[in-house]
Amino acid sequence: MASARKPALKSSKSGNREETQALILSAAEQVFAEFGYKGATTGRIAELAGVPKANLHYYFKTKENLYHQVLEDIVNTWFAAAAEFDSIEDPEEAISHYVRLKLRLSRERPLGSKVFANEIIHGAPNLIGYLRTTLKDWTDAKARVIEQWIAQGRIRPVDPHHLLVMIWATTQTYADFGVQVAAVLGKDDLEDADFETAAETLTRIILRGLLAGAD
Amino acid sequence: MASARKPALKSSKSGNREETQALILSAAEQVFAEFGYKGATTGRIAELAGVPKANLHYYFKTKENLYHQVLEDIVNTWFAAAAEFDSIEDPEEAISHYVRLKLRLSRERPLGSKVFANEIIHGAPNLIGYLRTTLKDWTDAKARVIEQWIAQGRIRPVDPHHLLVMIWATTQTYADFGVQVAAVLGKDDLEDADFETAAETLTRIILRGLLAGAD
DNA sequence: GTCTATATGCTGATAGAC
DNA sequence: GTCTATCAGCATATAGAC
Repeated sequence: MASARKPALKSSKSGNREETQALILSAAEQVFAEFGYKGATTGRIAELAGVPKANLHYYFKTKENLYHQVLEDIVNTWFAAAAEFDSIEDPEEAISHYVRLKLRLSRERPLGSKVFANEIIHGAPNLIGYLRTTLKDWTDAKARVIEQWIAQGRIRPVDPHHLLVMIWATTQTYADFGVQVAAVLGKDDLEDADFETAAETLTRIILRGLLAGAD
Repeated sequence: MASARKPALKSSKSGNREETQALILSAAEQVFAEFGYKGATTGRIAELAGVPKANLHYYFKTKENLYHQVLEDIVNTWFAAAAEFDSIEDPEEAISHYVRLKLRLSRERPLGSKVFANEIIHGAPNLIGYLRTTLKDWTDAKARVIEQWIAQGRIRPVDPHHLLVMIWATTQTYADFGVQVAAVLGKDDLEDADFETAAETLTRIILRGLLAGAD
């Protein structure tokens, strides 16, 4: 989105720039997730990325810029994934697929989910525009599909927006609140089997709660 | 839990100590919720409470102490409320009651919920012991009740722990992620009517998803 | 492009007068 | 008990040698 880079034909010696940037971004996601925006220090991010602190500022100028980049990466990932939800016609299949997709993202990118959650909890100062435009439009489009299903008698009447909120909350909680879930399950960390049980429990309850004919 | 105070018979002139402490605690909850632990400054908390910063340190000694107090208050409030869930025999009534109770807490004390959420997201460094003991015990006890309901054929078989996680996630999201929910609903803030719709949507889906006989 | 050394500003905490 | 003035430490960001 920002400046157009040079033709990139230098290619002389050391580890290239994109690699270093990716390394810093990954470290930043981890540190922001663990300590929050203010609690994260550029020193710790640089250390984790294995670069001197001055390099981090050379590549990203400010801590705030770096944070924006991390947020943008996460939002893009989620949005790309959400596109998959569009194409499915059958409500049972669509919802089941979406729940499992979101759970997989919670499993595979919990750090990104935590950075996002942190931003929202603190009032979304950097994402409020995105929430009110892109996300709202996507949600409204999905809500219309759900309303069609209801009108066709394929699922019971429920508020479509709150149904979507429900799916977000129940799936993301396995990333954001993973420590708490693990604790009440009596484990140190969540494993693949726990995510499978979660998927089955969630789809079972939500689908049985929605489908008109039952079973 | 800490030290026993003096007999409190001074009662001479200015605004008394408990009042000031409560003022600081309330301000702290708000600032910690909005900015996180590190992002919150004692200066801002003191300003919001209307006391000089030195007074804050006189009453609570350190920022960390103050944070612990805020966390303890929240946990106590939630735990006291959770006791209500115990006594109800009928699964439909018990779950419906618990969902509405949790939603009411999200409505009435969103700031406390946010401080708690923040703590968990960052790995629960100050609450991990509580999660693994008190909360786990409470959850296991509830899970046993749910398993009885299943054994008696009163609700369909689901994983009791994941069901409880589901209820926590879906109700607390209206506090922690209130900004996001409001945004996709096209409003600036959530109102009583939104919480009522949430309660109906959640109980409808969860109860229909659980009850054996349907309808 | 990379890195060491440093400047500048802010925050938690306290000293000490009232 | 209350508050002003201040200190010590730390974090962001940059200057400037390599």
